[in-house]
Amino acid sequence: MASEKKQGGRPVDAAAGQALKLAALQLVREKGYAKVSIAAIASAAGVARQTLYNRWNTKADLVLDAVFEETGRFSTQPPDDAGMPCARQLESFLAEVFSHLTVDSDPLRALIAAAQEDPAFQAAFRDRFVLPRERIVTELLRRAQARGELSAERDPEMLSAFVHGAFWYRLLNGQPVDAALARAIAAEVFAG
Amino acid sequence: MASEKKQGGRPVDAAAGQALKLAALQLVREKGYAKVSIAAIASAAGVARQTLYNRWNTKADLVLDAVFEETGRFSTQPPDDAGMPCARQLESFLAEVFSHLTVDSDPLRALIAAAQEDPAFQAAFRDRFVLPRERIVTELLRRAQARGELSAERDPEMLSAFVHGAFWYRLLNGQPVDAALARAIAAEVFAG
Amino acid sequence: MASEKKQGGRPVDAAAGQALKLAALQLVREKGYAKVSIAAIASAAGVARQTLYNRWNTKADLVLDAVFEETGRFSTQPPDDAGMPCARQLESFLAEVFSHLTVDSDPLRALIAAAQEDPAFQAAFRDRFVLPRERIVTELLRRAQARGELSAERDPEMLSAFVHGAFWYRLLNGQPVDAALARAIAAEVFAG
Amino acid sequence: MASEKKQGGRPVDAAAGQALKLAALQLVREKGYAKVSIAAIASAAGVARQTLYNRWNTKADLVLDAVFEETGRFSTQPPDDAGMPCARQLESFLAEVFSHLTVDSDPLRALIAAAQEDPAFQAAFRDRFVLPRERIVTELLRRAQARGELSAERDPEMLSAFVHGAFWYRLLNGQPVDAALARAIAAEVFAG
DNA sequence: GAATAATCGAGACGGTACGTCCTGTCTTCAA
DNA sequence: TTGAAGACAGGACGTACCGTCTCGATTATTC
Repeated sequence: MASEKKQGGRPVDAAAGQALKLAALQLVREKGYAKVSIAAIASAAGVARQTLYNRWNTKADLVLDAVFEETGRFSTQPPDDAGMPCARQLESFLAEVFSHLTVDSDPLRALIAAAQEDPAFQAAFRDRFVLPRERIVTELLRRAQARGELSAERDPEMLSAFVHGAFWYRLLNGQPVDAALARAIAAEVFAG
Repeated sequence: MASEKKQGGRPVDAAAGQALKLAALQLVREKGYAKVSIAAIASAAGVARQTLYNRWNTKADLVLDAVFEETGRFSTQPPDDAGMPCARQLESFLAEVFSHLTVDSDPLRALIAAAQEDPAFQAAFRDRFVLPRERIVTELLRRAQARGELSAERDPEMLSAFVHGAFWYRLLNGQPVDAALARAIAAEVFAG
Repeated sequence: MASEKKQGGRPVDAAAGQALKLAALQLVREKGYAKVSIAAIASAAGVARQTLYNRWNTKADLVLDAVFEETGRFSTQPPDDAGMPCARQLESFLAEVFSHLTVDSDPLRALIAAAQEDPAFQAAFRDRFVLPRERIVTELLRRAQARGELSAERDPEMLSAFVHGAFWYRLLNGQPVDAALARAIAAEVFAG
Repeated sequence: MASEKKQGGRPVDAAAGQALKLAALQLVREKGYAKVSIAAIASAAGVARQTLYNRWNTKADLVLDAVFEETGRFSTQPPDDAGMPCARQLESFLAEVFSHLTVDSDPLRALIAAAQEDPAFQAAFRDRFVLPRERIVTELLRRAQARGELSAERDPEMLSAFVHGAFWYRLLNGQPVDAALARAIAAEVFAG
């Protein structure tokens, strides 16, 4: 129930797509999202500009893919449930997420910005980045409630919005997003 | 020893600046920030493009001014300290801030986005919009602690980041930012 | 020493070539030579683009073939020598040539234009279209000299250039090329 | 009833237009009309691409102007009426026109070709190049009739079409257009 | 009957050019 | 000196073709 289509035509060159993602990521890290043109990415990838348009509609779509190529595997698995207290689990989850931002904070900020002027991209970004992380925290907080580490009266969804909101708020305001912040957030959530 | 310069030449036309702010605000509300060009704003204001550049460096600067022309007077005064419980004060403050967004949520989102690719504008935006509101909430929470309505162990600054973060998070993710959210935020903050 | 090669492989599909010529002619008549792309012709013919390239190198080559598919049989046989005076023979020959242009004047003008930027095509066009018609007129004028209907001092080749030149000149300048022109040309040639 | 407009704005930079015409002419002579892109002309002129579009709509319009910049002054004045016989006058007029083609035959052929796919350009080309030369020859032939050097029964307009037609016909067929042709045409016209 | 070989439909690919749009600077005239 | 008007350099954008290429499927001839 899967493969969909395969009728004819020259097969898509996976290497070209890969090269584009790599070039995009590297250029964006190097010069900043806004200063990299579509043409520059294609050129750096040694690929025709149209080939880029064949796969992605916008620079944002490409960069979203490119960033996930690297970071997609991480941070989307709920942290280990083992004996560690939930507050500690939350802190280490946040610390790991934040650690990726040492190199990709500009792309991430740019993606959030790009989402503000393109609802389709906003939806894609939400599905692939926002919601998974939101759910992890929500689940973690529910487990904490089940284990009695968090008051049953708290609202896990609102708290999750607090957690990610604080993260976004610092990020988008140019303030540090680091291990210290992870600790402070976790502490405050469980301080209630 | 104040007015600096006044030697001659045609006086600056205050009406031109006003027309620009008005045109900017209207166009941005109508078509969305990204789809309005500087030239379009100047043209709609019946003003030369250079006249705009004489007053603002970027579209973001202009729109920031234009938005504040309308909303600047509101929401920056700490809510009334009167007998009302602090949770209620927080809720009503947030509700008022959110109520302006029925018409200006797109400009606000666009300004946050614009701040991501222009540090100078980010600083201006932070000074004029972000920090004042952040301080109001921080102060309010401190008062709540003083009045015993909030545990002294909580961190008002982190909580303020939670509050505004939740606001930004919902706003930038295309989710409703309304009175219900104001109530939920206030409730959760004081639930601890 | 003739048939060249015949070892194997799928035979060329004659129907495909035919479909291409038909589609080319129809599209060119409909939308004008310049507004028809190679891809559009192949697509209209229900044929792969490469199949077109297998047979013709350029759009001009294809259209040349396509136009001749229809009109090639006509106008290349010297007019009947019978009792008719040569002036009359010339007029009726030209009238017949011109009559085809009611539907194909745009393709013909486009082919002349195409020949200006492709020497190889210019040669092909010259061999298949220009020279045959030039020879017919030259021969006709020689016969007229032999029959005393045209002064022996005239130069048949120059006169033939006058005749076809006047035709091209009107055609390429957007002026009518019709029976009236045929009559006027023939009259002037024999007026000397 | 004259100056039209002059209200404000930066004046058009005449040097830019001049540089564009020069670059266009040189590049076209060097590489051929079809192989020169609009961008290449602008770049060679050291001018922004948009500046070119501000003045001309198409490459053909620009090249038409550029060619006339050089040749417009010549060949549009009727040849001297002095004692010279009209046949001689015609020959020398044609010889002069043809002499310009040693360097500009490709541009001229390209302009004729371009006229085939753009009625507006065809009209401009006709007004500025075709008709003036056609009239010169027509007038010259009328004078010849008045002076009894050409039979009053000949049709000067048809003969003029013969003359220019022969010229175009040779030119567009890649055959030499030189002094010998000028002589042959003049001789044949007056041979009648 | 299997191997070989050319063609076909389909469509991706590297390239080139196009015309449009926008930005920030400049140059003029008029107030 | 400011403002209105608008030209200019520069550069990105998305689109349209072109001619080539790479597939799998098809259809002949040759072994």
